[in-house]
Amino acid sequence: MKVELNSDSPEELYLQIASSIRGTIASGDAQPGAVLPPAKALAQAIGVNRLTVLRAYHVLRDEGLVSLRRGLGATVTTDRVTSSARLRLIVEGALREAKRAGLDDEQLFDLMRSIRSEESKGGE
Amino acid sequence: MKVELNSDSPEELYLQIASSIRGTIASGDAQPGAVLPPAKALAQAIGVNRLTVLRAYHVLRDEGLVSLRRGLGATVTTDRVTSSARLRLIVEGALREAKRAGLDDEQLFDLMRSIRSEESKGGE
DNA sequence: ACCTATTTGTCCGTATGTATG
DNA sequence: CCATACATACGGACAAATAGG
Repeated sequence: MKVELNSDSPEELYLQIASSIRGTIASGDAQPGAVLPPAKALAQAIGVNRLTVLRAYHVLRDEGLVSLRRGLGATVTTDRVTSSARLRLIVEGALREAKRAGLDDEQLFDLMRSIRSEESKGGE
Repeated sequence: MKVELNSDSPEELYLQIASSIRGTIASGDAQPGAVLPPAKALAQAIGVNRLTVLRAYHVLRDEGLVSLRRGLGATVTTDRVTSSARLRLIVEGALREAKRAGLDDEQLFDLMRSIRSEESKGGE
């Protein structure tokens, strides 16, 4: 579970963590059913408090992307959400992220267009 | 952190404080990553209100010299990075996810537009 | 059934910057 | 420039749920 924090960014730590994991899910690196690291372990790995990681997990749980259970840990939701619904959750999260990052919606669209053109060049 | 104030100067207090700290950074006395004193402590040390020190910190933050974080304090910025990398990762992932879900890129754009219009209706 | 370990859930207090007057 | 209320982050402590010895 790769989570990178930007200490210079004004974005809150727990939102940075949530965004990073959301990206991991969006990229397919963490597929439905995948087990996320315990809050304590991830917190130590990235140098934050356990509650800060837990708070990030709660954000993703409220978005429907992650399931939390005592004694079991955090997992990426599976059958609770259809794949199209999951995509919508991810896109909504990205839009929120863009807004917080100060990006206009149009700028986000431009970013997507540029990525799309790069991928079509690369072949994929 | 040595900060000297001149009460007779017409320059505002918070600008005097900012200039002093800027000099500390410029001289290398406070290197990137260095932790600046909490506003409360510095304020007591030099005999001004806590918010006056914070205003000075804000000036330096706007200049890109200082990073401020709630609950953690003020530090000298390490690297001025374009931190849209994480957002880009999310968008790339959303595009891949859309492909898996059988959506065309255009359909994904439409989805984003519909979400955007819903949010603008909802009133944020 | 018991105990231990793990992990999330929740609360307290403390420290810090943020936002609104 | 100051006062007040608020949100984030940390640290500690303990409860609750789960799994395994």
